Amino acid sequence: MAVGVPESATRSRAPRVDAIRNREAIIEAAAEVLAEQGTAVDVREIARRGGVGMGTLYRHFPKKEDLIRTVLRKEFLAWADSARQAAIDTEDPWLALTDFYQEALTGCARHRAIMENFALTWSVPDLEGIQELRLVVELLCARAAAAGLLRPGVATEDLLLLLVSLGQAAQLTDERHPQMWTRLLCISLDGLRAVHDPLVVPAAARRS
Amino acid sequence: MAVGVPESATRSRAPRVDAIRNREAIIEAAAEVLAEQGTAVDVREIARRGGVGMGTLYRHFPKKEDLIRTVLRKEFLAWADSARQAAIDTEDPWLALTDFYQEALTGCARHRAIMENFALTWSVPDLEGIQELRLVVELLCARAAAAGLLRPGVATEDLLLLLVSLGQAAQLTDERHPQMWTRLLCISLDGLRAVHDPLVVPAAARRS
Amino acid sequence: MAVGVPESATRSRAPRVDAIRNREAIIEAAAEVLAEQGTAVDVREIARRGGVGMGTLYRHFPKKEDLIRTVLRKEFLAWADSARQAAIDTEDPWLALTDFYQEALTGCARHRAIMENFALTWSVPDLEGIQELRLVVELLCARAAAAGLLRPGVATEDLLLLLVSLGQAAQLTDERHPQMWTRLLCISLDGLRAVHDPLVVPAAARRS
Amino acid sequence: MAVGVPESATRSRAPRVDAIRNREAIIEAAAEVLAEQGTAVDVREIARRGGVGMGTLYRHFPKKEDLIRTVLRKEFLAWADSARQAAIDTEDPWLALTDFYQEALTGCARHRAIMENFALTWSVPDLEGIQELRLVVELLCARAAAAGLLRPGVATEDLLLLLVSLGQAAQLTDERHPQMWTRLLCISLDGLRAVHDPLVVPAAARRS
DNA sequence: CATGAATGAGCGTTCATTCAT
DNA sequence: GATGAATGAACGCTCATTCAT
Repeated sequence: MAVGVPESATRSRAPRVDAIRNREAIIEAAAEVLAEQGTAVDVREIARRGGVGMGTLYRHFPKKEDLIRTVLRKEFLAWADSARQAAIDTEDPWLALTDFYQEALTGCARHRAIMENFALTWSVPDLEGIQELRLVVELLCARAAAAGLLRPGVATEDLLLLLVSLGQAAQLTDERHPQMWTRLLCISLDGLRAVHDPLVVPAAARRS
Repeated sequence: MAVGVPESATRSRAPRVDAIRNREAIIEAAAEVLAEQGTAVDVREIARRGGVGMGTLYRHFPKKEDLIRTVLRKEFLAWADSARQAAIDTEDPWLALTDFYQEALTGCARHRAIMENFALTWSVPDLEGIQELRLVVELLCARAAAAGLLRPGVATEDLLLLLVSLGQAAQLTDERHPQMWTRLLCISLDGLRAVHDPLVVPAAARRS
Repeated sequence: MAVGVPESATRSRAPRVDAIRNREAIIEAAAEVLAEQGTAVDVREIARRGGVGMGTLYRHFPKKEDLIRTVLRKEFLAWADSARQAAIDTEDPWLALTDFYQEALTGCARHRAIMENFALTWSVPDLEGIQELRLVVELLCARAAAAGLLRPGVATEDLLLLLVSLGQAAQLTDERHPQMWTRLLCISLDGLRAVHDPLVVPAAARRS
Repeated sequence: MAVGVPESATRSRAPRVDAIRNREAIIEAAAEVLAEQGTAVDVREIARRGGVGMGTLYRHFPKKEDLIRTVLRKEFLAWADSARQAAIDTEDPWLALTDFYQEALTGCARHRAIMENFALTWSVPDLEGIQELRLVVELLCARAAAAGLLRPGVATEDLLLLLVSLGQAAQLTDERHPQMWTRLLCISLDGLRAVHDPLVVPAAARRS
């Protein structure tokens, strides 16, 4: 296209540099605001914090929803990655599980939109990131079960729902009483241990 | 329209009859829609279902928030009352506790605004109703502890937060997989039993 | 509903008075602005000219489209009514036809949105008003044909399309050269007279 | 990329080659989309189809309006040229006139922006192309008049306005009922024939 | 005192135009 | 020069709240 510049193999040109900067500024700003206020934020607020105009934001993300999904996908993926790595690095299956919850909930605590989305879609994850996360939980579940540490009958689904559930607690308490959700986590994890009777169908729940 | 109160005898109070009826119609309508749609509901929808005009609604409740608080206060109170009665009627302290959760979560599952608000205010309950509910939980907690059934170190706060936390799970799963939250409840309750080590401060959480 | 006011048969209460005033102010303002600027107007401009807020406008007309249709329907109906009356009042079938065009085009000349809509929907009229208008043209057509004054082969469709076509001319010339479109009308009407050969299928058009 | 112009010999003009190519790509793309969508088209769409960036487009045409005018000027000129040639090639003055309309309207039918602009500016043609076209119509008018075929009193202005007017009809009907506008053309042309009384001033229009 | 119409700030989104690369 | 990313004023529309009747 260019007249004669021998720009060799650089197909996608240069100016992308600041476009990428902006794109990331937007994502970062969005991540912040979404963490603070959830998905109900005003798009203008994101643009403002990102230091860009509305047009720029909408160039990169044609719909508010696109931006949100992009941000959340990224965060879920990062979360899943670090969780997977941590799981691999931790030999003790039980410690791996508890560490996972500890870290995961610490993350949930500070991110409203993450929780909003996780809550809405955990059972039918439409974001790649959430699926990744699910795989990690599956891994942790399998390892703990194989080691005979996990209460029989407990499935990945249970662990995921527990995550969402405790995530709510983490979000509510982290700011003022950060130890509260840790106590709850402790209780739940103990309930997950193999010392208990196999987890049975709901009808028996009343008997505990 | 009027109920039959002799106009002359009550002079300045006569309209109250209607006012009260309206007030209650509003509250009832609000309870319905708040349960269905949460606090994001359009005020018009409430007025419509209550069969009153916007002006009437705003005369009774100058801010949307006021109405919501009034409704929730009432529902929390009713909840607390029935929970207290059930607690009293159940001799076995542990059964009382598990029944409480079972009932409470069933309620949470169907009431969006209750959960929204419970979540937001459980730690600094500004609603009389929540305080009442807290008292019930305190009672259940004390009875179970006195019977040596409750894990040492578990406090009312923990049980309340667990309620909010599982409430989230109940809300998310009740419609499609109603057994899911029951499983989680089962796990958590087992974690609360005295068979476990005393619940310790957060620092030790990592050890589980 | 009211407590005891014996408002007898007045079902719909009083306050409607100014609501109706507003509704009409909006319609009037919209008619003005639509005539001047066509359907591309900013809704805020209509609200401003009508002396009402956005909310009022949207209370009466939930979509911009609704307002436009209401205004146009009303104007087309008024147009059709006066045209029908004029047609009935004029004995000479040919004079009735020419008068109709004269009046109709005078109207078109000043109303951008009317023409926009007429142009878009004349062949599949979705507005009651346009259908009414069509009936009037049908009547005029039939009468002129019955009197042997109308060129054989000319149908209502032709007369309607001619109206849209000349409407465009009227709109373009009325302000600066108001006699221009009248000349065109004269030419077209003469082309419609029975003195000419029957109107034939398009293939012969080239022969004229 | 460069066509082969010796860089040294042309120094400051070399880039022109590309600039001109771009300019023409833009014009061609614009012609396409303007025909399809009219002047309401998004400038991005033009740049995209032309394979150039926005900056390039705006370097050549500082305002959207400038581009539109340039494109339309070109198309009107081409139209005028072919019309003039056809007029010259056709001996029979009346056939020349009818052929002109037939061709012209076929063109109008498919070109939204041409009509939009023609409509807006026919009376004060600010586009050279429209002036050219006017000359052709003048020629056709004069020849037909000289041959005694054209109704006395009909002027170039009338024929031009008729063109715009029927152009509207052509545009509206061409896609679904392509014979409709041809019928109208037939009627109008017959109205233009010398068999009728001289065309008189508007005041007499009512008499038809 | 009830009514429901009126208000207007604010939201998500688009697009002609400008400007850094 | 060419590129296409950036800008921001508008647009259609919503809804908590106020106010005339």
